[in-house]
Amino acid sequence: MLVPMTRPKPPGDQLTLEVLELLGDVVARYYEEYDKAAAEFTLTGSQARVLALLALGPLPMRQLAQRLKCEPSNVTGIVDRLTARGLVERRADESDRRVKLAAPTEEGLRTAASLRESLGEFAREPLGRLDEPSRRQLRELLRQMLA
Amino acid sequence: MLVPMTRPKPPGDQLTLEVLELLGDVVARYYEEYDKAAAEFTLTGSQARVLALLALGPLPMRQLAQRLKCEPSNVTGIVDRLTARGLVERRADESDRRVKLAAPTEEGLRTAASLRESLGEFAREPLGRLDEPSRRQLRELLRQMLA
DNA sequence: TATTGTTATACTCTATAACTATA
DNA sequence: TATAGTTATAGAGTATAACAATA
Repeated sequence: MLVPMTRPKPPGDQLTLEVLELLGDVVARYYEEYDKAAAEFTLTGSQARVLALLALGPLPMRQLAQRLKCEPSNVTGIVDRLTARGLVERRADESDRRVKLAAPTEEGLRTAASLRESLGEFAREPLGRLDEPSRRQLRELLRQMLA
Repeated sequence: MLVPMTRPKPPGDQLTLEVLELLGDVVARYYEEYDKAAAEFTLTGSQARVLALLALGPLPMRQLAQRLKCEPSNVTGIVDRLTARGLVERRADESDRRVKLAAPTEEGLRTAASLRESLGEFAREPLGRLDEPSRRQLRELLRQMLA
């Protein structure tokens, strides 16, 4: 499931509808390219996402779950599958022996890098067509939306 | 799996990172509120999405699949579950007897409306904090991103 | 022959609850 | 007692392939 931003009945004016449509398009295009690249490596979206997160540094299982916004029990399975393929490994945490750190293997790091390379233009560089002033403008508008 | 917009290694500048982070926040907040409202009706996100789509008008199973960007075989199951709960029904298509139209029941329409009502402020009105000139600006920037 | 929808199958993701090992 | 992670279980979404009915 994934992407299409289903909108609740919004105020019916054309401008608002168009903006919401465009926001949905941005998200859809991003996920589409991302999942397509993941599939080339026989990875699911979740697996690719975990690998990308771990490529930035090892994380305790619990924190991984928080990042993914799911229950910790699910992370066990995802990391299991990545481990079975030699892309991720579990390490002990020195300071707290209850904790297990998920960390990418060498091959995991290479795969993460390859996956990034094989991303379509948009997913690799979503703001590529905006110059700096436009990016500032966009930042301001998004901040306002969430305010 | 859902929401957190995992970014590929982007150009490292702070501004770009912030904008991507904000885009991820917008999407996450939207889905969070949407799924929460769906859960109040014991509906999954996909089921709620289908119900919302059908509330706008009946659709052939095939078109429903295209909207959801998944295989038609999956739609069978989703519509089955909504049908089992009396929210959706299948109708024959007059012009082509191969086609089955998925359509909301009376109760389905009521549920769709209630769900919309129970959405959080942001999901119900994502652009609520932007005035018209800001919406135009945002539309222009998003168009440029996708160009 | 091609298309629509379904069925059958298998895998992944998901949450809940119970379990273990540490703290 | 409380916390980190796992296991067990069950439900839902997903794709692929094969099938029936209709075009």
